[in-house]
Amino acid sequence: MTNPEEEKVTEKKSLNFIEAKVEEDLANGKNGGRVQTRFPPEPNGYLHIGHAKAICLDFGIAEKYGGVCNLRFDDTNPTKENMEYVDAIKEDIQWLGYQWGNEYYASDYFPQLWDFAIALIKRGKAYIDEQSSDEIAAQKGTPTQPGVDSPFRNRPIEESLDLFNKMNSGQIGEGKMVLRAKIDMASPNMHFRDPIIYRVVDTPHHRTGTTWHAYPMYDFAHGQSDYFEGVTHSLCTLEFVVHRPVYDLFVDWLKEIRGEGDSMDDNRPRQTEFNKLNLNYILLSKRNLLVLVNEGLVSGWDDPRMPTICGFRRRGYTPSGIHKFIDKIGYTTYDALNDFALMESAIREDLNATATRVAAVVNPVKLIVANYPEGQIEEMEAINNPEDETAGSHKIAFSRELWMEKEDFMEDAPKKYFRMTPGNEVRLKNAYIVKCTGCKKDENGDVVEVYAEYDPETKSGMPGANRKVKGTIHWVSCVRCIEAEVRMYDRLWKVENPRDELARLQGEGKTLLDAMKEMMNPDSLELRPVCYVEEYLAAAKPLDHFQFQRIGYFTVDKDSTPDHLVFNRTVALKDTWAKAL
RNA sequence: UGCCCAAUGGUGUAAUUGGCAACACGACUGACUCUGGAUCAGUAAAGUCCAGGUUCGAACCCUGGUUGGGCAACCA
Repeated sequence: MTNPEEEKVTEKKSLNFIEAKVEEDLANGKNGGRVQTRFPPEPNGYLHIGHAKAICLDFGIAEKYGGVCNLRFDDTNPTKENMEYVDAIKEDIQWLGYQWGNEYYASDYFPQLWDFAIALIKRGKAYIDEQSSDEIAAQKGTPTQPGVDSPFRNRPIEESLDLFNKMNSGQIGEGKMVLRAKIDMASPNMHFRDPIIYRVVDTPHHRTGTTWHAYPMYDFAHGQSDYFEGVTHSLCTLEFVVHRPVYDLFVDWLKEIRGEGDSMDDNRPRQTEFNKLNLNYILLSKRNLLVLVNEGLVSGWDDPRMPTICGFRRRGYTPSGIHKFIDKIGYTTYDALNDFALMESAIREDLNATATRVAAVVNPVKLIVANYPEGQIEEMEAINNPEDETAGSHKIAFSRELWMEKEDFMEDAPKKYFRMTPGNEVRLKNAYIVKCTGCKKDENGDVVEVYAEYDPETKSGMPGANRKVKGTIHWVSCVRCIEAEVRMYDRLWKVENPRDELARLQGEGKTLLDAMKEMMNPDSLELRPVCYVEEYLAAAKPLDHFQFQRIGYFTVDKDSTPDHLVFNRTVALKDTWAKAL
């Protein structure tokens, strides 16, 4: 018997506006009660966290309502696209945990789109314009001023037909002529002012080679592709709102020409727009990310500071952490700027539940337990994850000489400092309680060794260990540890809103590159070439996740080898002590 | 001098569709802790952009404004 109160709580969670719309469409029997979505990336770059938001929606809606989500590459511009991107996109979607139904390409529809264009020309709804792009732009008017008709607008149909064929045969140079839909040059919607629907591109296409020279534009490909595939809900971001009337018009024309219904029936895809992701301290524009990579400001698309899916993966972010984040921010029609702290909290929440706890010293100083027998080694038990009893434990070696963090010793400590300071007792995690007796400094006054004495009765697990001490610090054995490189990553940009700041700096006359250099956080990467980690990590493989106790979450980098371990900091632990300072 | 869209604590998202403005992140207390993490308990923080209107009742509907975003690529 379930408690009715409990049931109420579980069904409480509200639908986002898109889910509500889908349910309404379903209730009204639209598209025969079917739900089909698509994720339509252009293969011209790597996917970033903004795409992850779209992916979660496209695949999530299909999953929730028993439909399918297909992957469709919107590959209508061969000058920017290639197969490297196609493969990377597929890898990233799968890593996020989704599997598409079919793999489609807009380029597969070039023949149907061509036929559609021919049909429009024959009906006097499209014409070849031979003006330059400047002339066309000038005639288009502005948002506040109507456009004027092209002198070619009413040329004979036969002429347009002939020239359209020539456009596609390689006889017409790029930019010499275009095919335009004849709609309304005075429309308040700029996209209705006789939009260009085909242009000449001589760059070979990554899939169709040199078969075509005339390529459809986005507006002439997207809605039609959706229609060919049977998409019911075409979800995209808010900047496409103004394209929706064009989308609908072309689908209407297509249906009519093919004799497959009219604008009034329900057998058609519908576009719905949601807010795209904006995150503070993050820059998502593909163009800008490309500059970062090409100019060597980062190590590549998968640099752990990049907001790309592959960058986040290498940084140590997890698919489930990303899902938690996407769930938290939601889908609306408000252009929000999300706080990156929400992203980090989602990642911490996920990693806290799953990451194995280990000891690692990232800023080492030697700790000598003076009264511990020289040469003696003890195997201590270390719990793998206090949040998960089934995670078990592993062994960690204890010895007379240990590595500890420099920050965990202070000669003159403030009152609330619960770590190593002369005369103070501290617990060495999983081992003994020790009392700090002093330190040794070099000629510069820097601490080079810390001294302590242990209480043999206080070994973890023994009755004497129950004594209360305020602080616990981590350590690794000098004789039984592994040297490792640790890369401490932080935010790439020092400004909260890099997009606006970039525009501002460029407005001052700075080049894009200079503006970027000025905005970059000099501490975005701090290399710690010599750190010490416990031996347990010898077997760690790339993308394994760990919590370095008291420091943060780390993953093994792809550069890591058994002889030279490399760890990336995913995100630091919350540090209320640092805040108190 | 256009068209379209939006506006709810610091941030984001809700509000049974016209009925006590709630949740998360963040912040701050305190408890607990062999991680200054986690966990637990609690506090502060919006009266819903503004002005009118409809209504017994408005965050929600209407009118007018304000502010912000989008639209003038042979990009998607």
